Amino acid sequence: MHESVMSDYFRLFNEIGIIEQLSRTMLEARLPPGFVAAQFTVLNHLVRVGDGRTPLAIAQAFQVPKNSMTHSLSVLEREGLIEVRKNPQDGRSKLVYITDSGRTLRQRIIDSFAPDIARIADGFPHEHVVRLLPHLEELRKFLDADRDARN
Amino acid sequence: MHESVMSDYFRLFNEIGIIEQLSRTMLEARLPPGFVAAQFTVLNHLVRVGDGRTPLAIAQAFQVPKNSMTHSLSVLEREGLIEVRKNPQDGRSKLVYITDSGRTLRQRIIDSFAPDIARIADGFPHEHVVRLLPHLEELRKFLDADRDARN
DNA sequence: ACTATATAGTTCTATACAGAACCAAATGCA
DNA sequence: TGCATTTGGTTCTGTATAGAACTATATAGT
Repeated sequence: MHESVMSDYFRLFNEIGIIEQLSRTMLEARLPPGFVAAQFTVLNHLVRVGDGRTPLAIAQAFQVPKNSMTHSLSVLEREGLIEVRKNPQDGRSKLVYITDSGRTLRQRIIDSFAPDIARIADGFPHEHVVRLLPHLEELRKFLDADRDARN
Repeated sequence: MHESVMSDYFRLFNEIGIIEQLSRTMLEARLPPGFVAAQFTVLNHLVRVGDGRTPLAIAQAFQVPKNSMTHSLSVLEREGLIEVRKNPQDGRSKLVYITDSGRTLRQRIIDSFAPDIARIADGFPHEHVVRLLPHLEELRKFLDADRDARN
């Protein structure tokens, strides 16, 4: 493996890390005080892919440790944005539902984020995003699979 | 702005967030216990772009808050991996230098990471990386500039 | 059925992270 | 020169995050 090839992969992950940092900061600037990106993304996930999922499934969707997800969910529950019920199919497990107030807040946040997206779309057009997405998805899926293979 | 366009940007940042999470976890598995990705990336940065930089410059390179950088640097200094000297040009400021032991550790980590990269390169070939990098760089630079414009 | 193992989630703990307020040196400007 | 503002960095504080160990339920193998 050539040094320069290695360093391209490092640069790739480095760029991704910086973009993650920047986009997270931008998002958090629009969130209610004390609210953090991870909590919003969970809320968003529940709307996009549907609720009634287990905490573990959600943790896996974002590839975060399950104890981190326990924490995020407990915050969302404390704020009345989700409901956590026991899973009738499995006594070990729970199911997560978004509440009306969670749904409303999510929509409010998305609306308030629109101007930011509009500005980004000016400098980084939608076609670019469309071209980028499949490749990133491919990379993500591969890393996912590779991780599973390792564990 | 159409709902679907918005949601593509959300998906973009979401994919990036997951990849960041996965690559960070993978990297941290190779780091000495207690060592965290942020600390390695600083070490790596000092070698790649050269040391003798100010903490603020480094914070800006990664777009993290300067107090976060203060923390990372203090850990690296405590471990003897960097040296922080006062800047003779500016009494407010400091300059960060990597030590021999920091350089050595960084190389050790990179070497130990090689098999992971090799595996990734199998599933996600180098050409893909080369094609992706300029677009990500463009996005990162735009977000950078936009952020500065906002502040 | 009985034991071993795997799975879902929580708790405990230590560290990272980031906002806010702060201090000190530097710069701008009257 | 003197005062206001800006800049570089740290401190203080509260929250997020994640490893490790734990509990409880479920599943597999015999």
